[in-house]
Amino acid sequence: MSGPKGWQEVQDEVLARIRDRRWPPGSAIPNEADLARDFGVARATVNRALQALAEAGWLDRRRRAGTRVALHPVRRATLSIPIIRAEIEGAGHVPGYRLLRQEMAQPPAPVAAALGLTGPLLHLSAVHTADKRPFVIEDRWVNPAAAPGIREADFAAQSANEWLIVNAPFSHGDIALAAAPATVEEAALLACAPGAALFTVTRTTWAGAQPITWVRLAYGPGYAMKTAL
Amino acid sequence: MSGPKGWQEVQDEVLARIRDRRWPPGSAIPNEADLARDFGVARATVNRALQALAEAGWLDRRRRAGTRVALHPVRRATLSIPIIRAEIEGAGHVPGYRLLRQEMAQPPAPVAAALGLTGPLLHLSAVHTADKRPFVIEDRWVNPAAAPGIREADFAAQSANEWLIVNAPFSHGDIALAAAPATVEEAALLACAPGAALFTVTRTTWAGAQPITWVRLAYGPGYAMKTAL
DNA sequence: TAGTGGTCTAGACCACCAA
DNA sequence: TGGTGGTCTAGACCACTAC
Repeated sequence: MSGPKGWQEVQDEVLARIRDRRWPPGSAIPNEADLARDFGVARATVNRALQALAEAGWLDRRRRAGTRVALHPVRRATLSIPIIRAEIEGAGHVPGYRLLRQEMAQPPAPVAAALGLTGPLLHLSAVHTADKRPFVIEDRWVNPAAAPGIREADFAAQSANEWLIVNAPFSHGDIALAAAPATVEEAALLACAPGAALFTVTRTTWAGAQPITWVRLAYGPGYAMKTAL
Repeated sequence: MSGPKGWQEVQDEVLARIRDRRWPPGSAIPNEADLARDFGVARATVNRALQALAEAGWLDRRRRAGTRVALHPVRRATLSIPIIRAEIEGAGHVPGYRLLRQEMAQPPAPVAAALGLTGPLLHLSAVHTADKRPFVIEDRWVNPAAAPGIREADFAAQSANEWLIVNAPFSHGDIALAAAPATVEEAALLACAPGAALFTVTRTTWAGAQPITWVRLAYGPGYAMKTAL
């Protein structure tokens, strides 16, 4: 009767009991002290395992109320948000980059609203290529006040994507994934038909309370963002 | 000089030092024992904080080599994969559901390949509605061997989505997010124009080595999957 | 081989909150 | 108010790996 030894093994054992319904959804499981005794490990080890399972959505834990198996195991998928160049290289292609626009301009209303700013912003557009073929369009508005030195930066060589990661790290942001028809301009840049279904990623990022940038990435037809569950 | 007290405070302090470049990207930070002394906490507390930061992508940790600030803070976004009905309710709408198809059939080659199965599978199609308006099309193939009882299940009332969550939990899977033009059939079901850009989610799930189901969700125009960074 | 992070232990105290 | 999870501590041993 050798029980689990480390917290990973405790986690595996608990997960097994959830999966095979010995601990069905909604039921309470023994408290940490009892589990520790049953498994022959310290309570801290059980705690570590159960916290990890709670973070992964398998368990609901509340002081005094105890630990219960989650009713609807809410599965989460984690998307990594890589640098575009790294994403292209990771797929085994040769990354390229072409700057289309770099100028101060008045942002359209939705962008201004998302950032909560009214004045003119730095507008950047670029196409990233994979093996010389268009891969994704980057349309970006940057708050110059949040990115000192950006007006002197040369975006013909380095993409704004990379410049900002190094020079203006963000603390938080939001992201929206959607599908949109290609505009005439986008179709020309991506070598596809106008109206073609494009996968889009729209991000807004802040450093504390200060908005940094709004960016919309429009990927060429056939692109899919993949991850594990 | 009261330093951080708990592991969350230690984490905040370390994050602050990374953000303001006292510990720039790529640099090594002091080892756990030293930090514990500086902060006036136990080494386990520092360990807890640094592990959390490493999991979030801020730090790279290796035995013997020490802890370094990540060169490119790979940001991750976690998408929750809710039950469709819960997603609609969460948005403040009244969920509805209409079954279109429920029959054994031979899956198309891509589906058979994704699941690694050759025989006939249970094919289910349905439309989920929000406030009576079409919201998403669910096109699903289920391996009956992995879902005992599914042939007797009544999917006119309960969606396959929910039946499977309760009756055939999966251990792992993969997911792909993409954009696709609406087929004529999809356009009719979603009340949009053929060729309209649809946001699609394609999932394949397994229980151990046994494939359970392949499902493709095609969301109506205007849908966006949102999350925080 | 020595230094680092990874983990476990036994004990303790505290915050929370259902009963 | 008592039981639960959340956390901290001091110490210890181990696994890994750069040197």
